[in-house]
Amino acid sequence: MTHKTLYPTDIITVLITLGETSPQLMLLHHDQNSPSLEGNHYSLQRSLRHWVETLTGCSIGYMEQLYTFAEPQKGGSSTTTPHIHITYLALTNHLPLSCHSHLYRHFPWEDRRSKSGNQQLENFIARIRLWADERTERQSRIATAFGLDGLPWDDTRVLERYELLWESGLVPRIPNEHVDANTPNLRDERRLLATALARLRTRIRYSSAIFDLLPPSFTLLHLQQAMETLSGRFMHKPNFRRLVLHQKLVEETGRQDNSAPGRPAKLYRFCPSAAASCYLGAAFLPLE
Amino acid sequence: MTHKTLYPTDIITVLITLGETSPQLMLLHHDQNSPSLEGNHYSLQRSLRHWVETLTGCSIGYMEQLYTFAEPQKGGSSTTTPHIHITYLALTNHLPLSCHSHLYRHFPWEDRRSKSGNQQLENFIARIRLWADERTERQSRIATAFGLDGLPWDDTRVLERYELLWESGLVPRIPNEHVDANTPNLRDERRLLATALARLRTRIRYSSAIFDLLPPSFTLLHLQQAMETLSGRFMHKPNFRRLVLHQKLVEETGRQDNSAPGRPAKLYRFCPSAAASCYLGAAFLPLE
DNA sequence: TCAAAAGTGTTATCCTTACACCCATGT
DNA sequence: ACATGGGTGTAAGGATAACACTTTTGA
Repeated sequence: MTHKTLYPTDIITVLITLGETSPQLMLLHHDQNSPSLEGNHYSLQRSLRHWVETLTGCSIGYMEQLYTFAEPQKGGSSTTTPHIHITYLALTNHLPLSCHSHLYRHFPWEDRRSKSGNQQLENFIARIRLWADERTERQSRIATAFGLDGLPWDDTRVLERYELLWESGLVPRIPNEHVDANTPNLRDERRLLATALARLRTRIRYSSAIFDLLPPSFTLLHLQQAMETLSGRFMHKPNFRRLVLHQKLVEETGRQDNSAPGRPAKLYRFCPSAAASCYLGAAFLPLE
Repeated sequence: MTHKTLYPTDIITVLITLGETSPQLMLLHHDQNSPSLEGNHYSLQRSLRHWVETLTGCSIGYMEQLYTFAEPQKGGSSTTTPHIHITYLALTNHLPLSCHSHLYRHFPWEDRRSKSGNQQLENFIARIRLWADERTERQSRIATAFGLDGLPWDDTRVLERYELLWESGLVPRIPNEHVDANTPNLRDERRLLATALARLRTRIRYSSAIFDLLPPSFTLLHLQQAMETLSGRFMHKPNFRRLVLHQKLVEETGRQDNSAPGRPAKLYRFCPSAAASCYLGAAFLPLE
């Protein structure tokens, strides 16, 4: 109890917003700028939220801690004091800044809607099976991660897939392009992004987090496309409508959206009262 | 980038094992004893696992990070350097040491199997409704947390329930008894335990983590009772059997268990090959 | 013979999926 | 007229929940 071990600690926020066809992200790095590391778990998150909001000018909705990891410091060569990184996920429906990047650029195979993503995935599966060879432990990991041998594709297994591709050498360990140059050296930045996407995909299935990525009023197709963009899968429109309406998750605003061609769609707004039992994990269309 | 912020950091492990009618737990505190804080996320977990195993003499199965929080240091009065606590959950099927405590002693209302637990819960619900008064935001939080107004009881909402009881003053902020005296001052130790129980309950529903709390061979009733102990709810025996057997989660060992009265039960062993799609979140009996 | 626990069969109900179809608006 | 997207009905299939019942052991 006499001598205390001290570690350099920072907080990394993965800030997510919705792009046209891909989620967009921004990495924010907090080290010694603002004095927010005080209080308990909640106030740590609360002060971080405030810091991010003032820094970026956005308003953060859903927020959640991701995980904490230690990394040997790169700068110093002899004394390898580990750095502690605490990571958070944060969602916003509007980001005034422009230096963000498309999430599926880092994981093209996670977007099962696009032809190219599916092709790259097929390519990976063929090659990783060679890597698995006859080792049954690898084979079963691959089967569950990629939804083979009768098992279903699970969009939330982003991290398992990334780790398999990483272990087998199919994706490079140090990617060519980092998210942005301001972020300090993270040995495996994509691992953090994979964790963020995985968490995000599970959250939008079983909570109302998706509404924090949408503007206050939206059509049911907007909502559906947001779900599709994040899950990387297409959904069945009639069934999705019922899924949402039967849970009374939204209510009509009375206004319409005439910007799209075709019949104008009703504009809805989110109903927080029904958020507790929100479930949007059905109505996905089959793959292939 | 010049001046680095340094924080005292430690790791707390919530080690869980199965008791007769309650899960048992032990808190392990790592600060400056062994040099395990090196490498990335995985090796941090791996070295922690090794440290806990050698310290306690048990063999850890499932392990997972819980969350990280900052707490103002108690010892010093003027300079309030925050402490960083990284917390982990770990499961074992056998703990040679004896200084552990019953989990439901800290949360009697989470055990819906016992008469006394249900009574205490009813008592709390009546009193917290008075605290909620007419504030609809509190009322809806209470309804989802405690399964009122037509909403179902969700055994995984341990933390929501604890926080409501804490906010309303129905459970004391500083409990009379800590888990054990060796653990340093945690301002809200039960918050950590609530998080651990919540995580554990979600994990046993959607993964094969429950088998890491059981001996290598067990009867289906043992398995059922383990699920019941952790979820705090009774299950429907015939339906639970089918749930397990249809997924081919277990295979017969060929041996029998003659220790219990009545017809001897077959002994089974866990089948890791079917673990990927494990689901044990059904077959619960209704409450009340 | 009875108690205690292991097991099996079957049905009602609900949720998810899938398919077919009609409605409203702009060009 | 027709393309585009909005919106409704309904039936098949599967999973869950509930009930009734038989089997095997020890006392």
